[in-house]
Amino acid sequence: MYRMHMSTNNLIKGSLQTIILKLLEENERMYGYEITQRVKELTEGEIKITEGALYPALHKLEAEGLLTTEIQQVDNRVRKYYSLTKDGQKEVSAKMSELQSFVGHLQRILDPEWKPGLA
Amino acid sequence: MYRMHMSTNNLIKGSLQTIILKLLEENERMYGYEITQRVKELTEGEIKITEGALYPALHKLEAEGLLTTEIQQVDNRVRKYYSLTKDGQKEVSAKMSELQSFVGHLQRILDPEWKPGLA
DNA sequence: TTATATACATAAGAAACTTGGGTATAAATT
DNA sequence: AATTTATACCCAAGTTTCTTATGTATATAA
Repeated sequence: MYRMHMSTNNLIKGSLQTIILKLLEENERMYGYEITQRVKELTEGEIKITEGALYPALHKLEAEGLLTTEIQQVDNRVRKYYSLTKDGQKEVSAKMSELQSFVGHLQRILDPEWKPGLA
Repeated sequence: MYRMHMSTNNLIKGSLQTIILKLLEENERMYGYEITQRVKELTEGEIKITEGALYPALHKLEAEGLLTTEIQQVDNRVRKYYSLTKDGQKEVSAKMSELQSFVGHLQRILDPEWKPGLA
């Protein structure tokens, strides 16, 4: 690829791990590039996961035992599929409720009128 | 104070500046310690802004020209009051919509069922 | 044949935290 | 009387998590 030079996308900081884990909970197995594309399509191009952020994050989650990998050849190209371990499955719920509760608090700070939506 | 040894509180990452600016939009002027207490009470003790995060953030916002300060003596103790500059007032809206839109995208990634709430 | 898309990876630097100090006054506990 | 807690500011070292910039390789589109 070309180097994206994105400027629209900045703040993720801490939520990337949760995003990865959640997508893998819904999808059984995914490879790195697929994750970037999924996020892009879910946000209509607004959030772009850079490779420099994604791959280290995947490696870290694997090192922590939350993900396992299996490598597969597809059209002479190597794909590295990731899926949740048992520990990983537990972590998804933990990370999700942590993040959702944080977002809730954030709304209460930033918008005094805010009431929890359809979540 | 004692050193908090909190473990409940971790992820803020990038939203602190927005929190500061928004609180100052609502309050005309506040001092640092007051901001930590306000956040604590708005979140029922769940989010604690550490001093090590807050003061550098305030100094940075001041250096960027978004905040001005005035020092005041209260009961022999020094307080440093912060308020928004004109640039700061513009930045609040920008930072707020950036964060709200980010949270929206995050919800769409993490919860496919999610619909925008009462925001 | 050159650029774009797919697919992986690493490394340097920046940004934004945490953790642990330090200083000082006032009020509350023991 | 002495210690702790609360109020109020500050800084520095270290860590985590990004961005930005590379590098490698194959397949497809212009």
